[in-house]
Parts: sequence; C-alpha cells; structure tokens
Amino acid sequence: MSAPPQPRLRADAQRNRERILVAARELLVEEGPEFSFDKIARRVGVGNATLYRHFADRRELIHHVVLSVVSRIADRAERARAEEPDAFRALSRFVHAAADEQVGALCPLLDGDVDRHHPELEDARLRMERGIEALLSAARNSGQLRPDVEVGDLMMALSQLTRPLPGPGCTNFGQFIHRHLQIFLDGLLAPARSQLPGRAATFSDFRDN
Amino acid sequence: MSAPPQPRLRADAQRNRERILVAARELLVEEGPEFSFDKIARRVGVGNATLYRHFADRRELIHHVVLSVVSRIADRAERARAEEPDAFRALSRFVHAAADEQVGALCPLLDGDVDRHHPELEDARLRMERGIEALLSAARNSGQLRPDVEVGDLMMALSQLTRPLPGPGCTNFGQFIHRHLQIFLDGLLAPARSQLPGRAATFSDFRDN
DNA sequence: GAAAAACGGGGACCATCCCCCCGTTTTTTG
DNA sequence: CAAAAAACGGGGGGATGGTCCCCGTTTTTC
Repeated sequence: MSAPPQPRLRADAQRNRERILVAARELLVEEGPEFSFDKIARRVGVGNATLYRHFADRRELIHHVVLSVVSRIADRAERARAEEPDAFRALSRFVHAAADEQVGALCPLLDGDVDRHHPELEDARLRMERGIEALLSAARNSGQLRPDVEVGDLMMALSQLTRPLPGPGCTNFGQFIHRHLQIFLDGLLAPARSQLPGRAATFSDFRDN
Repeated sequence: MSAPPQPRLRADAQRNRERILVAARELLVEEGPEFSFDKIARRVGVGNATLYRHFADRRELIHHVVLSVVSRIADRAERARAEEPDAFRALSRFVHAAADEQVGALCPLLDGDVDRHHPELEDARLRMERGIEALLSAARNSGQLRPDVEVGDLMMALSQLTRPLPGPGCTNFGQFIHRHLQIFLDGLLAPARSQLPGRAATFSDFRDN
C-alpha cells in the first residue's frame, strides 16, 4: 500500500500551524474574511512563507479556521447539555463558553468564502446546529425560555456582542462582554417581558446569504 | 469688520457635503476609522477631490461625522425623555432610535482619532451624556431598571448590537437588530433575573482608551 | 450671460499585499 | 553526534489600492 498521506508533521511545524490558526481566527473576527496574510505572519512571529507552506490559499486557511471553531462550539454545546441538568443553565453556560471560542469567526460561513459542502465541515456544522437546537428546545420545553425566539436570534446576537471593536482603542471592552451576554440571557427568560418586532431568526438566516 | 468666515456654501456644495457625511458615517461604522477616502467618493458618486475640498484630512472628516452623530443621539435622548411619560418606555424608545442613528460610529471617540477637547464636540458630548444619564436615572428611580447596570453597559451593548458584520455577506442581519435590542432591553428590566459578573461599565469605560 | 464657485477624473507617488525563491536553521534519524 | 530531511525567514517583483493634487469642464449665482 501507499505511504501514509500525512507522514506526521515535524514538531515545530505542528506548533506553528496551530499558532497560525489561532491568529487567523482572531483576524477573521476582527477584520472579516479579507484579512492580510502578512499580518497573520507578523502576529504569529513567523515568516510569511510558513503560511503558504501550510495552506495553499485563503480559502483553505479559512476553511480550517471555521472547521476548528465549529467543532469547538459543537463540543461546548454538547458538554453544556450533558453536564448541566437545568436546561436554561446549560444554555447560559454554552453562551458564555461560545463567547470565549470567538463565535464571531463563524460569519464567513455565510458568504462564499468557505466550501459549504466540504464533508468534514458539513459534519461539524450539523453537530453544532443539533447541539445548539437541543439546548434551545430543552430550555423552551422546560418553560424557562421565552417562546418567541429562535436559534438564529441567539447566534446573531452572540456573534455581535462578542466581536472586538474596530480600531486600536476599545481595548477594555473585553472585560464587559460577559455582563452583556448575561443581560441578554436574562432577556431570553420566560415569561417574555415584551413583544418582539419582526420574525424570529432561524439557523438559515444566520447561515445563508 | 472682516467678511463672514463662512460666506455660505453653494447649493450643490452643501448637498454634497451632507451626502459625504452620511457615507462617511456608514463606512466608519462598517470598517472603523481607517476607511478609504476614495471609497466614500465612489459611494456618494462624487469625485474624490470634492472630499478634500470639504475636509482637510481624515481627522477633520471624522470629527464632523462624530459631531453630527453625537448631537443627533443627544436630540433623540432629550426627545424620548420629553415625550414619553413612562421612564422605561422612554429608555426603550431611545435605544431603538439610537440604533437607527448608527451609534456604532461613536467608537472612534475612544481612541486618538478625534480631538476630544474640541469645544463644539465637548458640548455635544456632554449634552448626550446628560441626556442618556437622565433617561437611565429616571428608569432606575422608577424601579423599572435593574440597579446593577450603568450607562456604559448600555452604550457598549448598543454599539455592538447595531454594528454591521464584516464581509459582503450577512446582509439580512439588519432586519433583526431591533429584536435583539428588545431582548436586551427586557434583560435590563427590574427585578434583575441574575447576578452580573464583573463591575458596571461607566461612560468613561465607553469613552476612554 | 459672465464671473465665481465647485466638480470630476486622471495621474504621480507611496504603502501594502500576495506569492515565490533560496540560503539558513531546526529537527529527526540511525 | 553527524548527516539528511524538513521547515523556516526574509527579501523582492509585480500588482493592487490608497492619498492627495492639478487643471480643464460644468454648475450655480447674480
């Protein structure tokens, strides 16, 4: 048979690859899918050629970033659901955890910057969607979640509230994110304290164009 | 005496100037303070030279954008307070109005991109801060606002929730903004449904570096 | 309808980015 | 521990896009 397709990366290569993915996720969240490759290299402290050795082009890099974020979010959803008996507490724990995982990086899922039908990614995405839907259904069924919100509402607001602000300032915003998430979560509790305008946002509102 | 320092602009010049300010506000919100001058010109449908005729440099343009946003926000706060007898309804109305005014453009107030001590701006800023503080105090005194939030919490979350997402996709987010603001407002109602982590954010947390 | 004011698009100059090349350094292997 | 293999870094060409100015043309004003 043929040689293993991945003959195992050298130790430093593996380390660099992961640090690149981390930096790419940050830049993706900060600047959107048009981030600069050289900037990532500078941030990691690595030559820019290293980027191209690991990832053929922008799409491939973004693909791996999104893949890693989506699976981590999926993990968080599943763990929250498994380990937290109270349905709304599980949801709440997930929301705070997802903030730490930079959910904002999911935005490029929306436009054409990612191969939406890549099987690996499709699997992870489904796992994530099911996990989050499950958290939400459980909270709704337990009567703790207001009935007029959908999963897209949660995901959009979560993405927005956790995104860093543009420009060099605004550095101390980070320490308040979890407060605002918590306030938002309080607004999600039943009974609903107001009637919401418009219609509820679904996952496809969050995902599609 | 000397001639009037502003001999009154020609009609088309006045029109262009205002359209430039509108486009600049949009780009400021979308891309942060490093937006491209040419892009503004293209969006307005005007030659780029027109920009430089009206504004000497980036700082001056940003200054005028921020000034106009701040005074409009101040207006909104004062009108909400004057016309809405119920304190929390006044706050709520202000929040939704501020979203339409692109509060996100206030971020550059934070870093060095604006002359923070320009008297005109200082006046408008004070008027805005007093107006919003008044809305908040009234809501707190009426017992409708949870007591553990400060004005900075409101302003930060408001800025975040109303910012457009990066990248060309995500176009349909706009229609859900008011839903998420409403959920957040519901979370602000007394009695508090949870204990918030960290400390409350003040105006200076929102304003200073 | 003439003077004054404002406009628009092109262009020179500069920064930055992408992507590749190749001499050097680090890791692995026997 | 030395030689082979793998990965690295930084420089550079070419292209893109940005800023800012210049000047012939159009629009407004009186």
